[in-house]
Amino acid sequence: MECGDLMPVVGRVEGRYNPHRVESYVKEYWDKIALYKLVFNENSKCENSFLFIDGPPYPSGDVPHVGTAWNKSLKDAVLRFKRMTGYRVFDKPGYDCHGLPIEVKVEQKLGVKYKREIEERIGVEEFINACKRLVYENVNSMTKWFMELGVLMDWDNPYLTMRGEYIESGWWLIKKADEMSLLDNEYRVVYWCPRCSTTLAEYEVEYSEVIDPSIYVKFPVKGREEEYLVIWTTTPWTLPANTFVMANPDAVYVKISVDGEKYILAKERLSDFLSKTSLSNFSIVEEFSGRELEGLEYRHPLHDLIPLQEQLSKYHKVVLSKEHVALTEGTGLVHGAPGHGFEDYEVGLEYGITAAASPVDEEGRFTTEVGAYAGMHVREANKRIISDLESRGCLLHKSMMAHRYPVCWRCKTPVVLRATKQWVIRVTKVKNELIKEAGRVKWIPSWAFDRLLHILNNLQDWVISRQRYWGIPLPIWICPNGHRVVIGSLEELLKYSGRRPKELHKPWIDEITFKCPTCSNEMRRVPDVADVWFDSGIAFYAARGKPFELRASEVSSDFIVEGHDQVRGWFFSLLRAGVIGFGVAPYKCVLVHGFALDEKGREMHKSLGNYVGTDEAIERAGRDPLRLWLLQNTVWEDLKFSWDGVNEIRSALDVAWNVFVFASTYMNLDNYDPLIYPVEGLRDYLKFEDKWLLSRVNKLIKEVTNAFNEYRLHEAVRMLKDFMVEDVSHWYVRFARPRVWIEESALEKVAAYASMYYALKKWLIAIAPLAPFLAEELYLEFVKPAEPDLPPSIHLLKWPIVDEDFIDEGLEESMNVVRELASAAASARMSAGIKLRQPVKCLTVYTNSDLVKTTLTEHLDAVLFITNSKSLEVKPLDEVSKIVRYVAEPIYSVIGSEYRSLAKEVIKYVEENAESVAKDIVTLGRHEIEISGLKIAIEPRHVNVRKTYDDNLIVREFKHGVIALDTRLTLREVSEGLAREIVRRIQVMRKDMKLPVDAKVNVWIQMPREAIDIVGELKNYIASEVRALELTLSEEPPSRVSSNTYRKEWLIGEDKVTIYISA
RNA sequence: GGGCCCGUAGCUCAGCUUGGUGGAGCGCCCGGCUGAUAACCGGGAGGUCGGGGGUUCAAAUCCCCCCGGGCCCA
Repeated sequence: MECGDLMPVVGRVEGRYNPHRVESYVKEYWDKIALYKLVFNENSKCENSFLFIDGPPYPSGDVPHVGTAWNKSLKDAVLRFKRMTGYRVFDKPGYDCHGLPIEVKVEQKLGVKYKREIEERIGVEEFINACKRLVYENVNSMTKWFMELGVLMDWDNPYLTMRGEYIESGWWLIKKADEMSLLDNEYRVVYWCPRCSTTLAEYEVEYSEVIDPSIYVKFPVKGREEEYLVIWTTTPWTLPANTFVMANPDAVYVKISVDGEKYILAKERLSDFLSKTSLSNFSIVEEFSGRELEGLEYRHPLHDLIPLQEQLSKYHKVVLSKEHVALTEGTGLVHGAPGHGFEDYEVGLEYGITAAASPVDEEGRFTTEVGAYAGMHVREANKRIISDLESRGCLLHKSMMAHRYPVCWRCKTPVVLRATKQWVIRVTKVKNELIKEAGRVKWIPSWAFDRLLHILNNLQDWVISRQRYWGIPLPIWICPNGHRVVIGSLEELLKYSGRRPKELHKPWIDEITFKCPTCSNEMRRVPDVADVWFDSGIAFYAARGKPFELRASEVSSDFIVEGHDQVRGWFFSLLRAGVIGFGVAPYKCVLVHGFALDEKGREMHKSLGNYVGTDEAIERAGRDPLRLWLLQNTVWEDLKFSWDGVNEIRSALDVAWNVFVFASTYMNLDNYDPLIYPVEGLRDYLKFEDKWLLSRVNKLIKEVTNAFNEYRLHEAVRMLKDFMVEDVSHWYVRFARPRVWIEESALEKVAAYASMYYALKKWLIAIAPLAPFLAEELYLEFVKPAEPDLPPSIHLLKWPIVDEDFIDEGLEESMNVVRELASAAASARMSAGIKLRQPVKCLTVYTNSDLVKTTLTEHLDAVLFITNSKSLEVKPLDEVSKIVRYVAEPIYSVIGSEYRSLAKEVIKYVEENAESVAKDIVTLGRHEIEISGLKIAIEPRHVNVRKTYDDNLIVREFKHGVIALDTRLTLREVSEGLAREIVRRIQVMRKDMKLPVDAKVNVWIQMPREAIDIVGELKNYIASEVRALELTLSEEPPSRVSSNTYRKEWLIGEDKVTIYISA
């Protein structure tokens, strides 16, 4: 090859793969060239846009969980792929800044124990500032880790939900909801932590075992002597607020008579009730359906103790509810207190009962409304209530039971349910639209849609208010007359008030008051902030700027991806916000990913000691291995973290690296220039394995492209890994190795370089979105020096195109045949004890397969090479019968029991005539003999028939037939085998000496006369293989050994061989 | 208690959509190879395909029930 010094050549990759070295170098390099800016500029030119919205992580800590690393790696890989395929991507990352978790962290820092301390001791302003500081700290730290991970997004301009513009965008939607008459203020039953004095969102409640009273109470039926409704409850403290009793209209109820009293309860619950209360003397008086109980009036057993009951007595009737009266526990009659239960409240509404008595204060104490119990903590009041019931003869039974009950996630205090006034968006009014829009989205996997549909079918109104501080202040101003103004932007607020608040957060926003446009009284903002789910729900437009500038056709993002918990979380919030704000689903395609669990499949918790942070994972595994390992997991299934698993990927990358070292070493040595010798120009010189490699790599790119387009990233990773490890390293390199060792610049060698260069480059570009550091390093070291006109980063390249011309299915099938033959031959060699380095004379293939026959005709060289055989014969499959012999072995137990005294002779006969017996059994099914004058038939049950072959043959079956390896070696094969043994040892010595690969040496080989005679003819072969200028074979040691001579003794077979090498 | 997902070799997981003799990698044991070698090749051991029932000539695969883990909800 002619190559001047100035010609660009392929760069040289050296050493071992060290992820940390590669990654820190590449990270610095990206900083130096300002990669994001370059990518951004390149990307801005693209005509097609790809709108992606980052589901904002919650910055409650400073180091992301590995699950978050997975989440961001998925996003990064997709965005990088989209950029490479010519899309202008929207890649603004975000953080979900508001909410109780941040408040709680700040409370801890400031030593706040009760909510009211925030206003009384700390001051809201200071509190908000502390929240903001914490968020910035964590956001900065998390950003650093995402960048460490190589996530290429617009980190200089993330969207933060606490920014003024974002808050305004939230206001816009609330105003929009108001304009659509969806905004309302109503009683809602909420979880309330009496210790923290605050409402709790659903996700802030966890269920744990709590021991509570279990009581049966009788409610006297009005106007009927000694007749009672029997209810059961585990929360006696809710009885003071009892408003009605619920029955199931479809259940059968009974009236029973016990000791002169009559009790009404569900028939299905009767036996349980009787056994619990130990009542036995009873008779069923009447049986009727629940429906007939409707409207039946009763008296509250404690009405004289509780002033509130005065007001509630008008509601004391039986109401019906199919859904909320279960027949699996209790009595089938449920005490209803709308102020203490979601379901009770709902049922009440159905009957037009809007009263939601909830005589419990913020700290969980009874209010004065309940008279006798006022000031008592509700759970402590249980005892008093029970004893009062008992003294009135209204308690049928009491015991204690353990059950699962909601507790506060922070302090584990059992919560109470309180009715409070909350702001809601009546999304139930747009239920059909929500369902219709959700149905237009592509959900991957499809069960994500099923989950959402389940939620939508049981849709509740959206409670958006929280009685806290760190959140989007609700933009609702109210005057004493109850007139309401909902503000949609800062500008609008200025119009009303003429004042600009220092910030849109509490407390500053609350300073803004203005005259009511209707009655001119002063309007003040409601004190509430928005639930944090509202914040992230508007991200699809709020992250992008002013909502009123967006058209409905522009809001729907092309792609989002989050964990499966977000079906009810973010995906659902987004959908509600999308339909309210723009009448559309705010996304077109949703990918769901799994959870990162520990090795045993349990959730990771710092307290369990099984937690793995992104910092530790990067430290121990490296960024690319971590990313690839995360990404190879089936996207939508949970992932079990395993260091072994990460190491496995890491060693696959070792192999990839070694392939580049191998390829680059020889290409560099020969000054291979891919621009002068591209594979397209060498078509006539391509060998079978080259064409195969080119076919494989193009098919790989095709399949990886499809996988990316369908977001099956795990399949892309697995295919790319398998290609490099199985196809390139394990297979192609075996063929290429002797070719690159050729000294002269043969086009046959260049064809191998060109094929490898082509395949490695395509592979590198395709893995760039997945393993960006390694890809960049190898691009800079291997590709860029050869093609200096290429851009400074692999991440500025276009996605590889597929050369359909190179794809050749027939060729690939042929190579599969070669692989099968090689595997069978290797197995045969193994059992014959013939090393692969030792050539064999002849390999015979018995087959009827045209594919095999064609392969053996067209690609004989490849088969001979890979099996190290001197010749090959192909025969029809049935000719195997010529080499096969069958041997029968007697089965003692069967022959013994059948032939008794003759058995000994029969066995002896079979052993002596093993072959003829076997032959008859195989061909005729039986073998007849005569022993002691008796005719005896030996049948299959009497013997085992074993296949054997000629002693000189080792036979193996393979997919398309049988191969036979002739183990007899002639002098020619033996001498070649010996020569290769010697070559190998000299190569090892050269390597020990750390000689350059192309250094010339002088070699002296001292060995026995017979060995010299055997190998003598191949002296020149040995010399050329080991680059020896002089090569001497002798029985004697060299007369003079210089100081730079390396001497080593070897044992080859029986022969002692001493090799001297001087450089 | 409900909805959905997962359960296949010691470990990590393909295979299941569309039924047809259970696979890979890692680890382990034995042997080999060695100029990309902490790599690689061959062989071996290792399985009630979570359990039970059903459909079918035939079930890891389809259906039902149960058990265990996960997510979401009550």
